[in-house]
Amino acid sequence: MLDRRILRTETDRVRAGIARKNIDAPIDEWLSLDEEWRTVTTSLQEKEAEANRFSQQIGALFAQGKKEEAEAARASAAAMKDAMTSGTERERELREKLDALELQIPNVPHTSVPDGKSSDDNIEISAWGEKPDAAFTKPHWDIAEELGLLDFARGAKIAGSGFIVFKGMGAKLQRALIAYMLDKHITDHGYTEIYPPYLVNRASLIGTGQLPKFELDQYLMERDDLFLIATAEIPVTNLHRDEVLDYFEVPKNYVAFSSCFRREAGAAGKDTRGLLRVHQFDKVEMVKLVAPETSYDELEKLRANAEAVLQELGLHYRVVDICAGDMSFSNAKQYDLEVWAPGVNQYLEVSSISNFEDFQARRANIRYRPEPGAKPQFVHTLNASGVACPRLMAALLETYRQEDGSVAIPEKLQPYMGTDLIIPPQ
RNA sequence: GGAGAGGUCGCAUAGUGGUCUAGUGCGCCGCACUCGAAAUGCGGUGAGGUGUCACAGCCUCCGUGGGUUCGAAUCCCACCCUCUCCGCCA
Repeated sequence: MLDRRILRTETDRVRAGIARKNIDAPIDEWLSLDEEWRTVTTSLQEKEAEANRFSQQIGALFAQGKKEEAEAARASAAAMKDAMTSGTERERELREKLDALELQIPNVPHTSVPDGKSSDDNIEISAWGEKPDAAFTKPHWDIAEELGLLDFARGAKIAGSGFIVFKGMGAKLQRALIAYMLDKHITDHGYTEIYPPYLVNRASLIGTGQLPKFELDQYLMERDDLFLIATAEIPVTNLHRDEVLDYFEVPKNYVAFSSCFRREAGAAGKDTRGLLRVHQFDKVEMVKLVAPETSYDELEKLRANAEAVLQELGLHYRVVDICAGDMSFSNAKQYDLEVWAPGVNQYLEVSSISNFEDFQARRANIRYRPEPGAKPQFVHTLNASGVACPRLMAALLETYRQEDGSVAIPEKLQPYMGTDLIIPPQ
């Protein structure tokens, strides 16, 4: 949600920013309704004030035994209330419409965001490592089949296409990745671990921006009106919804493991093989709530923290500066980390690193006091995957497959795996 | 799921239809007293909106949403949350 005052006074800038994102937003409708709302509200408040004055007199007049005057005041107050009914209704109607419209207006991209229409226009700003020798690699689904790590057919049988069974060393590898990444961010990067609920209410989804526009992308538990989380960002950012944090509590740095559930309603038929696009996957997510003036520095820290994981695992990756047209609804700036998967011969997005500025904080009403006694103001929220497991696993299997079909385990994962090698079953 | 209790200004409490424009205590801030401090006294102490160049002013907020009334923290309805007991259960 954008600041109403900014919508009113910096309309051109907002319009231009949203145009860069290539999203339609009901700005004009909002502006005209807002103008009417302010007119109606102002006159209504004046009438309300007058009616209040009458009402206050009534009690005193009765107490003094001035019955006739009291009755007269009662009639005047009643008449005043009567005269307000249409205004009251209109005010409520306008407020509802404005609230609904505001939730449909996307965030404005930061000035540093490059122009562009689609992922083709994203800009690679750096790369780490090099593409490995691919002599012995294969697509990860073949490797996984050979080594007995994944069972796609049975995942489809028990849940449906896009659900995967991890077994044996495959399940252990996933668990190792999660534990390694959590420990990395907790111990080396100083984040506080959170294990959140997987089901959240509507208010939480509005807070982070999934609702109202993207309801169909979410799994809904209709009986209880709860949604399965698409990312830990949702429950973790909402931890402090409707709170005012003290100056010494900011910044908040959280890291959370969770499974993530996505209907992928708009992506049917895309990347259907293997681990590239599934309905349920595991991810370690970092979330920051910070002072506004620090948020772009924090964004770079977040990026460095996410990159550290890929570096320690020795995986080649590139950093992409996402162009305005390819950004999400809620963010103001976004980098992606794309890891190289030699078996499928493509870069896979394993982390999305975003600064939402105060867009989510406004929706979720997350504020802080910059100093003792100061007025509360909205925090800036950021998050980054640190990182997503299935695609990371795919890159790992494809990068480290040996000539004999085994897969070498990077040193940092060995303590978690209890071995340095996954070998084919006999 | 059933029964009961409860949700009031940072905390604790009072308030059961009309100076409640929410009282009191604690905490916090300022001032006075003091060499300084404590104690004491006095004053202040939330959020959102509208409005204004800026003030002022005005409106709203006592879990949430409706309703009754000229007037609601207070009465009515629905819902949410917390606690206790019972039931069920990993």
